[in-house]
Amino acid sequence: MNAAPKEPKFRRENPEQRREQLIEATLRVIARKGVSAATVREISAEAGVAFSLIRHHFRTKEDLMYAAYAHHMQNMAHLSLSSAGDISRPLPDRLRQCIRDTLSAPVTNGESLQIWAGFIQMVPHDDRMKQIHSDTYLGFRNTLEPLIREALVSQGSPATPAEVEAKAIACNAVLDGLWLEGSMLPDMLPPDRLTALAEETVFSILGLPTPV
Amino acid sequence: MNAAPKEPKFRRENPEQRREQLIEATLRVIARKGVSAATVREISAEAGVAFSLIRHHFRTKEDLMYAAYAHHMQNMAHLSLSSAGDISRPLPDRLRQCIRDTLSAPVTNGESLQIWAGFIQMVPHDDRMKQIHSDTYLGFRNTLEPLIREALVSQGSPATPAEVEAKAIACNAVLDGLWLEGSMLPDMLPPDRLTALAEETVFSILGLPTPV
DNA sequence: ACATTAATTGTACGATTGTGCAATAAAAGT
DNA sequence: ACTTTTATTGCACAATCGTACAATTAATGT
Repeated sequence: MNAAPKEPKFRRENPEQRREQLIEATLRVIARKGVSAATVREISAEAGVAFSLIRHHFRTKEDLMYAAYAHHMQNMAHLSLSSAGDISRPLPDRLRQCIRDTLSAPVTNGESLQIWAGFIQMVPHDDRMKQIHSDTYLGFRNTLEPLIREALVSQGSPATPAEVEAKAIACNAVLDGLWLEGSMLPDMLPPDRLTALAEETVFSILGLPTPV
Repeated sequence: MNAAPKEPKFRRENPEQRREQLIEATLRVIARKGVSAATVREISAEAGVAFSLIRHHFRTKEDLMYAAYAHHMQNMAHLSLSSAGDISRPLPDRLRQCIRDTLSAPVTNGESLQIWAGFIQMVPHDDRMKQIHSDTYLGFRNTLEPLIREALVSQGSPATPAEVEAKAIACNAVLDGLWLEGSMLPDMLPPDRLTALAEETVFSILGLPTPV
């Protein structure tokens, strides 16, 4: 009778792309409703696929969580420090740019904090989580340290490894703390106040002259 | 025959005490195994009672979580700032004592962080949680601010409300950040390094002379 | 056109969850 | 000694969880 071109009931996706879709759906669900709501059914609904598909692309749900955690952390680190290595700009500019990138959306953001907190509470109870955490944390600090070293050297300050490490930890802590408060209380601490506060404190720690 | 004094099968507890026992059992379970393991059965086992008892003392499991969250936060705030109001001691001493109390166990501590992270991720999705959070946060800062104001005044620095608030936020952020790092990476950042770092940074923010 | 491959769906299953409710028993009043 | 109160237990229940597996079906090669 009719040669209806009957539309396909689903689309076969490239496995890598599908994996990423599922990972991003996971992060959206966690951001919106918390970890406890991130069930395979909720996640697959968010991704628009059958829930049994998850276990075709991930051996277990835990594996999906690992992948989502690593994805989120790498994304945050990249968003924060992408301009750290741009040697065409003067040091204070780069520093300020990193501070601004870190302390404004989407890094400093209630949803990012939710995702982070949800994963962090799993870290101590799971070795794989522990490894992902320490990898991303060290990666972050290893990107930050050259900046710190350059700042100390430019001031003629002592730049022994110990000194650099101490300053890096302090700066990192200030950024972490402001990130925390800015994410939790966006109304009380708008991005430009956060950034100004961070610049002042970080520059003071490093002994750099605070710009007008 | 024998008038055996047959020991009682359970003990009736004062409701208030029982509530507190259940709250503390909840916090122990969360610290040890994470929020997802904090089921009514696990908690009641930790407290040594039948799991159905929980719903006699708390209308829902959520209510127990609210109580546990408030309990934990009030405890942390008290441990951190108990010596803030001791006017018999000079200001720098009080400040240092608060810093030390905040950045050493049991406040700066992997287990406390776990509990905190577990609850924090519930805050945006629950109004009661939101209220508990903002109450404890403001309480913390209201205890800290007089200390900041006193420090500024003692230096002859401007102590306008805006100035005090800005410095309080900055100090608070430094403490939060170091608390975070010290709790997550206790081996990389032992308490005395944390404390030294915090003293240096906080005193620098407040313009106080750093003691030997 | 047909066979092959594997991405996707649909359904079922056992385990675990928070909750509801009747039975029990410890403590206090009389 | 008996009654009353209520803290406590024990059990059942529906809902939801992650997982397992066979049946489909879109895409690819021939």
